[in-house]
Amino acid sequence: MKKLELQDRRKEQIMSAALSVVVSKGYDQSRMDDIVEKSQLSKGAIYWYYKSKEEVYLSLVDYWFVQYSSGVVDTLKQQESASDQLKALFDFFIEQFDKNPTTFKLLVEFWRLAGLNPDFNAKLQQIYSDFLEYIIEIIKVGVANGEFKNVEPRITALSILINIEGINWFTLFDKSGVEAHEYIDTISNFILNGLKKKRNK
Amino acid sequence: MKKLELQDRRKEQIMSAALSVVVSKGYDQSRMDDIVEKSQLSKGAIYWYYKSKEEVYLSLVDYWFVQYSSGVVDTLKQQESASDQLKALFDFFIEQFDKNPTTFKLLVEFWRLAGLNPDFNAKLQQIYSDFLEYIIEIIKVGVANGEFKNVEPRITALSILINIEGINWFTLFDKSGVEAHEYIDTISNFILNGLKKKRNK
DNA sequence: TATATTCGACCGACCAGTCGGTTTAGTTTT
DNA sequence: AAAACTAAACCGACTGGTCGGTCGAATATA
Repeated sequence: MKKLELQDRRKEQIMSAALSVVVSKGYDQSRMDDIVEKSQLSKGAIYWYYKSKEEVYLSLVDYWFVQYSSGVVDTLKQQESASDQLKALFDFFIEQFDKNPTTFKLLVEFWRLAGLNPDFNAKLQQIYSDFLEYIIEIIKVGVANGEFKNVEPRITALSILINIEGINWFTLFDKSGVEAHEYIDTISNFILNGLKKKRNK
Repeated sequence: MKKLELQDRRKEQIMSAALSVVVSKGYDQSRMDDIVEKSQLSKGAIYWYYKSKEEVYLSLVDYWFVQYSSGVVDTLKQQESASDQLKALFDFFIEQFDKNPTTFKLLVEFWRLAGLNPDFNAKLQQIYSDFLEYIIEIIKVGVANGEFKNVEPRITALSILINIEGINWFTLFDKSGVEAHEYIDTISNFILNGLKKKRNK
């Protein structure tokens, strides 16, 4: 269907424009006219596809999420053990960070909006709940097969989640003097060593 | 000096008003008229003390920082060992979170502004650099006196910093199903156990 | 002592610009 | 013919900042 293809291309144009605008100016300071300019479309076209500014940026959350995390699941499935899966998880996001730090920058903007606007809130809660459950499952498997100590899966998963999101700090706190890699190496070691059962010699 | 007292009281009025406004609406959506209303002062009074909206909120960073962290140093000085100091550090911020979660909510707003505005950026970089150096010193002491393994102080300190800031997530991600305390307990155990030298039996 | 003057602190109506969103009138694509 | 646009004028609610003016206490002057 040619029609749908075109519509998808238009939406892609708008989303990608909105993304670059919001990264450089933030939600409130981003203007619909900025999107018009970046997208090479007219204002009428934007409002043809989205009925308001809020709707544009609400859709952007989905767009961003797909770009940001499509592929995690496939990547992790290739791993055997639970601890390898967790390691792969850290690695996946570090790689994402290297490829495209701006995606991480949006995190702050989106969470801030979530704190202010119920629609954004619902969307983010959903995304992060799903993600958390996913990590919880990995940990449960690790605990069940004796790889991990008998930790509380939910808390541990949240610690991992928070530390992954911590990568985001490297887009902000540039005077830290530390590389994102070094940080992730260190913290993932702390966590994984804390999780794993000691081998009996 | 009566004069200075009055000025300080006015600034306090304005800062406290600005704080409550920015927490509920965010920087861009906060109106000078909101501050006027909350502070029980006039617009002229606000502009008598601060020359622009930006200046108000730039000053608010300092105001916030003092509220947020005055007392850490004193609290930590009461601790003997380096690991007790780190534990006290985690505890201090958990307590702050319990007392007043809104202070944490401002974090997101300020870091976002820092990513957008050089003046805010400079201010936050300074605050966090100082704080990081402070944690680094604690770790260096711990390493020097044999309490800790020979870790890289800067990276370790940043991990601690990021995890403390992670408390902030509990003001946002309310569907996590975890309490801030549980999280901090877990992650501080991971980190401290990873840091400490194993006792020889 | 009474009067005039100064000045920091403050008020609030108002203005100039901004920006989401609409509308209109026409064009191209399917 | 309907759908998918373009270009541009326009609306109107909103907002940061301004500015002429007020007020009371302190200070100087007569």
